[in-house]
Amino acid sequence: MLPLPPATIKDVARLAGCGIATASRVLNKSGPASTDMRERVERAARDLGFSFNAAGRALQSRKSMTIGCLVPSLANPVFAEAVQGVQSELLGSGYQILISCSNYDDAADNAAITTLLENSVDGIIATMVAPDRSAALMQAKQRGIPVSLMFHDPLDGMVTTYVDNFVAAGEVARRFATSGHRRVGFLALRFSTSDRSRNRYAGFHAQCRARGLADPSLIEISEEEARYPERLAATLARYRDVTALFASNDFLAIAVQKAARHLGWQVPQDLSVVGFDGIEVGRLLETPLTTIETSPEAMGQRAAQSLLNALQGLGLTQQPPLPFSFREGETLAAPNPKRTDDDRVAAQPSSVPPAQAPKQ
Amino acid sequence: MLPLPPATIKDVARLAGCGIATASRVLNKSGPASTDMRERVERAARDLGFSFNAAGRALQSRKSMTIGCLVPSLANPVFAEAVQGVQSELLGSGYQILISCSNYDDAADNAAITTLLENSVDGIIATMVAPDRSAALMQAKQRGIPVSLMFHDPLDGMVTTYVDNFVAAGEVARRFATSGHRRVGFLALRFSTSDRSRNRYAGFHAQCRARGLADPSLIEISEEEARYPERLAATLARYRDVTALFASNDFLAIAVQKAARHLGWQVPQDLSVVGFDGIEVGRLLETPLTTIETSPEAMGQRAAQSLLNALQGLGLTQQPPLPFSFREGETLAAPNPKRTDDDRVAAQPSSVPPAQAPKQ
DNA sequence: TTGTAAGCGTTATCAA
DNA sequence: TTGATAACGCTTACAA
Repeated sequence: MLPLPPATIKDVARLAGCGIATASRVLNKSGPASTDMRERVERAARDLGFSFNAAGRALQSRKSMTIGCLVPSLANPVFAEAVQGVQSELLGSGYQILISCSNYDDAADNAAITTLLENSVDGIIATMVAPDRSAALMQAKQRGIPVSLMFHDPLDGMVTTYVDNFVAAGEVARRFATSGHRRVGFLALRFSTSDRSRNRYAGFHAQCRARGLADPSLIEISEEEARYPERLAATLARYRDVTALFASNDFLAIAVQKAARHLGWQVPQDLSVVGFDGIEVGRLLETPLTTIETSPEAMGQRAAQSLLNALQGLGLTQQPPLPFSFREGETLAAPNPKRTDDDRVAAQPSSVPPAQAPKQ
Repeated sequence: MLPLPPATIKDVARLAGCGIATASRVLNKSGPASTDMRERVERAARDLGFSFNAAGRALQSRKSMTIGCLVPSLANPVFAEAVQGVQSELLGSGYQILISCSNYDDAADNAAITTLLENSVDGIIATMVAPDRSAALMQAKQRGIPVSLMFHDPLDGMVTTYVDNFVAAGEVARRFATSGHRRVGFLALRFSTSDRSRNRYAGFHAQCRARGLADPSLIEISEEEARYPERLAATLARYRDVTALFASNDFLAIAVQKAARHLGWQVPQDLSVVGFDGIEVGRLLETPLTTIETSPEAMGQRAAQSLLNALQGLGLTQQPPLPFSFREGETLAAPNPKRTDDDRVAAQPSSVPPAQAPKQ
């Protein structure tokens, strides 16, 4: 009952009564072989339950048949779905996925790429804090290892799969404007570590200007605020002139709804909220979320396709951005002219500590 | 500018002016070396930007320093978070994660394990349709490769990290009973491919009996119904005597709330709903979800710890189940005695096709 | 304390 | 059509 070692190609050759080169040729269909020989080898392989040893192959062929996939976190469904897309696209290609998460940390990002490189991945799919500043990523490119980014807007010398965050965010500004909002805000978590957020803000800002809206308030919140709606409520209370809020992702947008309720504000009557991503649960809310709908899974699939092409020597070329759509939902409406700021403040429950009450 | 090949230990030895064995000993701190030699080798390694080649090492040491992780899908946040937990626990251990998804398919499950085995993973962490029926998993165990399951209740000869689904589900029945419900139901998606669902139903069923409730209705729905609340509403309408529903996961529970709204039913007044998992977004709902709260991330961490222990020769031993807690939420209340079944039917919007209207 | 050499499983070269 | 044999990068006896 001792765990006997897996059969090697040598064992197959011995059983088939031939040299290992012949066995290799047959098993790989990489060279000539007589019908008789072919049968004997295949039979032997089957009988021994033979399968190639990946390490031996990798050593000789200098291909690990492994691709590295780095994302900020799998706890964020957007990235998890993207990885799922990568996985589904790579299925059957013979490539395996080595996964890694950085927790939105710049240094960890770079270290993770280094680790992937040490494991001699044949290609890399990544979403990072700052791909353009990662020395390890540069090294990868220098070694000729194809790199395919996900979610990042185009970056000098890098191929990426993305939705046009600037344009999509501009669309939100347009909707806000046509709904009659004049004073709007942009809510972000981890603004500094996410070029997506920054580009969304830029596009939103630009389009606000173009439409004659006031420059949007940039509200950057902490993990803490994102997690506890009461904390977020206290922050929101400081922006009571804002009638419409664009959250940099759906989860945040849902948290905003909760916080608004906490303040006694009605969504969308007292505050319009629009998210980004289009996560499924947004549809199921009592007030379905208005949002920019994207497909993270398609993002992963496309990134994987690109990489697969590159791995086949077809060259890695930048594709146009993936489409997005504006999901109507029910959290965007015209600002309520009857409600004054004072009304909203008056409705604020006393459970919010005075120290965090409206300042302006 | 040609992608020059990474330095090997041979290069290091040459530059340091020593034999490769010496270089290996120094770099691995695996044997004696004079201070002088040590410095020369380390310097050479640094200058060359040397790092070990994983394939060479794997081939020689017969350890790939890779662990395989198989889950049904990363599109399900519960599994994604678990993998995140595995990842975080394995960080710094030197082990890399090879990931694989089966899409809840039995055959794919087995094939995935086979692939992991071919990539000679040193250990396996998995959640499968039927671990006890997977020939490939048996093979892994025979080869002496440690296997650590996640989410599965204890299974003959397998070590698993889990929450006691039977007990947790029983707790839901208990709460239903003390709230005064007599006629309850269990809603599941993929009942046949999930032992978790089945065990939850079993525990729920057993405790319903113990409390003198009617045997719960088992409502197994399709992907289609789970995705479209109107479809789910039509199904729910057939169970109007049921006053409380236990959904086998939170996402389903949220869909039920949507469907109930579609039927004009109030949650929890007309229908109580309890979920399972404790996903974050449940707290943010307008009516926060009552649910069994678990920690998928902790699940992944514990499973990884177990495996790491086994990999260090400390033996793989079954641990007690992870704790769960009952999250109060606001979707469970006493059945409304004033509302009759007829009231609820009357409230049903005409948008539900007559063919799918209540049967009983 | 150091170096030589064998071998891990595979593929590719080159004769036969 | 076949089969020795030499790498691939590494670790580890075993000698020196």
